[in-house]
Amino acid sequence: MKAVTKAAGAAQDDPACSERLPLAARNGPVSMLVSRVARLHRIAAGKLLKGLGLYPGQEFLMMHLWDAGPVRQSELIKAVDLDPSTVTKMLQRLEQAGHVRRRPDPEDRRAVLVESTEASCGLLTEVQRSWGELEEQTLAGLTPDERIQLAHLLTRVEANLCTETADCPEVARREALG
Amino acid sequence: MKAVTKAAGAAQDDPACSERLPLAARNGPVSMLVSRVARLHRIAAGKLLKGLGLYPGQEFLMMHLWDAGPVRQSELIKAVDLDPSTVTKMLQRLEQAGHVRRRPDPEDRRAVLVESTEASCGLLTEVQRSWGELEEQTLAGLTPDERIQLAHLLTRVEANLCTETADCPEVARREALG
DNA sequence: GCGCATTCCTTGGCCGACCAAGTTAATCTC
DNA sequence: GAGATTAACTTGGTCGGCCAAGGAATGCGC
Repeated sequence: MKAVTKAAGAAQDDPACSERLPLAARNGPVSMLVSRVARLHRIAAGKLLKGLGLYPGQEFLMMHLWDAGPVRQSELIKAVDLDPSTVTKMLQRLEQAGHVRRRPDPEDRRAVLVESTEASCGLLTEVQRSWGELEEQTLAGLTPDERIQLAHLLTRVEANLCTETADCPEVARREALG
Repeated sequence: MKAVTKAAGAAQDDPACSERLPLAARNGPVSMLVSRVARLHRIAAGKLLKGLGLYPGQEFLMMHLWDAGPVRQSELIKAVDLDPSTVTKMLQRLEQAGHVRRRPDPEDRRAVLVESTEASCGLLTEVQRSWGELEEQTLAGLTPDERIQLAHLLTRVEANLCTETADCPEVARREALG
């Protein structure tokens, strides 16, 4: 049922016709595909972001700050789910670049509040634009249906990888409901 | 034709129901998904590989060496499509770890030949196993049909990102034929 | 043969990401 | 309230990546 095997011609038995795949990766053609797509996607994002004075990865931090306003660093860390030390260093650089401001939390002298600067508000719209451009570049030639399919499949893959990593609040919650 | 909209219930108009997505990423829900899946997949791979004494990324280098035997470093660089300096440093560490041997090419005194050591042959089977495990973990719960679908969609996405990056020989060739 | 461009690799620097260990402040316990 | 525990960063180190710049050998033009 709902067989969509994309006509015939290139599809073999295993997913992702294993055309000249390393022997050691024959057991995981889709994983190979995921790795390559991941790298290309990150590179593409990096290129778009470089023009805006952002390094790849910093976008996610800024996105959360734009959404949430002034926020405890600890909460930011939970939100982006990165190592605390990683966030510390990224924030130091973002602060030096003028995209972010940090000040001690008056209510808890160990904590620090982080917020995006007014100067970075221009960045928001540009990041928004770049992100849309990246999306179209990624999905070019795919029909709306195929895009939805892809999104669904990736969501399930994400859930799979999350439950194993056991470290992904949003997906865990999503799982519990489904 | 071939509408597979996965019944109804959760799907909205845009791909990847934009549940609590950062405002700045509303234009690119699938890109967001790709980023997250990429990170989780890399983490999962890293965990499996750590037990084998490999750092994430080194697998691809080793895979090519296992396949191709002694090889010029320049060819290895082309094969994995990484920065030459990255490969140099990775090889220095892999050599120090005993996974790889390097010697000057007698036919070209600037070049260096690289090969996997005999000791690393045990690694091959373990990497193969880990890679299969990762694949199953990634694709758990997906039917064979869905796996094929996903593989096809990712292949097209890869092609999209490649042509823009203009730096992906295999896909370029694949494109020319299709 | 000589000079110049090309190829091949290395070094240094930077950033994202991790881990391990440490510091300071809040909190919990008795 | 003193002492132990926990929470919130920070620092230092390591790796995978990139870029820029450099040194060394090869190849080409003439």
